[in-house]
Amino acid sequence: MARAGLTTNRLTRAGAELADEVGFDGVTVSALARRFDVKVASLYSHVKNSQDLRTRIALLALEELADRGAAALAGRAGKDALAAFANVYRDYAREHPGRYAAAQLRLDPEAAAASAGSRHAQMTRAILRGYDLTEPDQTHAVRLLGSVFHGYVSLEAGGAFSHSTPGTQESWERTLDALDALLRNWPAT
Amino acid sequence: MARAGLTTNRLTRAGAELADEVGFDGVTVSALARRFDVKVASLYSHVKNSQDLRTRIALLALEELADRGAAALAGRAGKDALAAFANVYRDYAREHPGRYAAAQLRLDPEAAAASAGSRHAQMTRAILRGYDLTEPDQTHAVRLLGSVFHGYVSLEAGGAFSHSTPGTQESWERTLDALDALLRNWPAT
DNA sequence: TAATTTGCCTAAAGATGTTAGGCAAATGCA
DNA sequence: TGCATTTGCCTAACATCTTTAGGCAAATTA
Repeated sequence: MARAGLTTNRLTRAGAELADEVGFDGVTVSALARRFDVKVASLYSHVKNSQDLRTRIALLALEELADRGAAALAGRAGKDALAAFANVYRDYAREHPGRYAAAQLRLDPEAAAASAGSRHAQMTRAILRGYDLTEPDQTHAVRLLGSVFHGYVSLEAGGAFSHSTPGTQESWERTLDALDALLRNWPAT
Repeated sequence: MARAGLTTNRLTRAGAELADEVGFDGVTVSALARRFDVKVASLYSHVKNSQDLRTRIALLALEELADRGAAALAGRAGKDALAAFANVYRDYAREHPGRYAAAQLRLDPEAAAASAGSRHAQMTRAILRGYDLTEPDQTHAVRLLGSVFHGYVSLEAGGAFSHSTPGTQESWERTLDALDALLRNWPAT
């Protein structure tokens, strides 16, 4: 009987594609086996269990997102950097809703520490070099930016903004303007 | 055989409690039946299916959140109103993580329109009456506030801020200060 | 080519979701 | 009060998904 050529990596990548097509909740060992035209039990040689598979997809998404963020930041500073980074975030979520949902998976502390999650925080800090913030305000600002990016993108994905005017693109741009203004005029304690 | 006294409402409320205990993903028709010491099929007289149950929990959470928000806003204006509303949001998410997760459930358009979701938008608009914003900036600001609240609360719940200093309470307070400053100095287009 | 490893398979069992149809308790009406 | 109807929970059955154990054949190594 011919072999299907399963691999942990191939399963993870296919799982990510599946997530984008049917949603992260639809990523199931069974569905993935179907996609490879293979019996379900066969996947268990390459992936510990369903949770393991989902965690791998989450880590993949975090890596991809961090890579794109790093590319966007290269050679940019100030508001230019802020906007480029933010757009990467939003575009990724729109292009890859399932992966983006996966990236929100709560990881156990060890996995979280080893993940690309900390690269994000580092990059956000790098953006703030273009503004005049010192600790602890810098950390507060990192958290605020993360909150806005994630919050906006996930509300938008959930359709929260879709039934009112003006369009979400306009609000997004004005939100970035507002963040830039805020970072330039960060209130004293 | 004695009857258990099942009701759509009782199931919904018990489902909300269950969500807070084991997470919204753990809310299952089976688990709920166990909690009432009743056979699974019995629930299907009161709830269409699993999705219906989850939707009802989501609507309950949205109502509760809106009620608390309205209570917090009564008699307040300006930054006071902003902070009170925001704190309600965050406190609710911390006290009721499962319900909060439920409130994030994507509803079909009809359900969404009938939900308390729009009350939130209205209340956020009310907060902005304490600041000097006109349309379309008011809508942009509503969306920004929603993004920050939801983003901060869900990142915090996911543990994103938990392994670094300063504490999340401090960042939260400074975030509210920053939002207040931003709304008072909203950048011109 | 023979020995070993590896990859996918069959089989089986447990959990959840869902539907159909039945019996008994609660309710309404003469 | 007695009977008819409705309602509430049940049993039975089936589909889907997860996971483990053990087997056979293909690929790899010697």
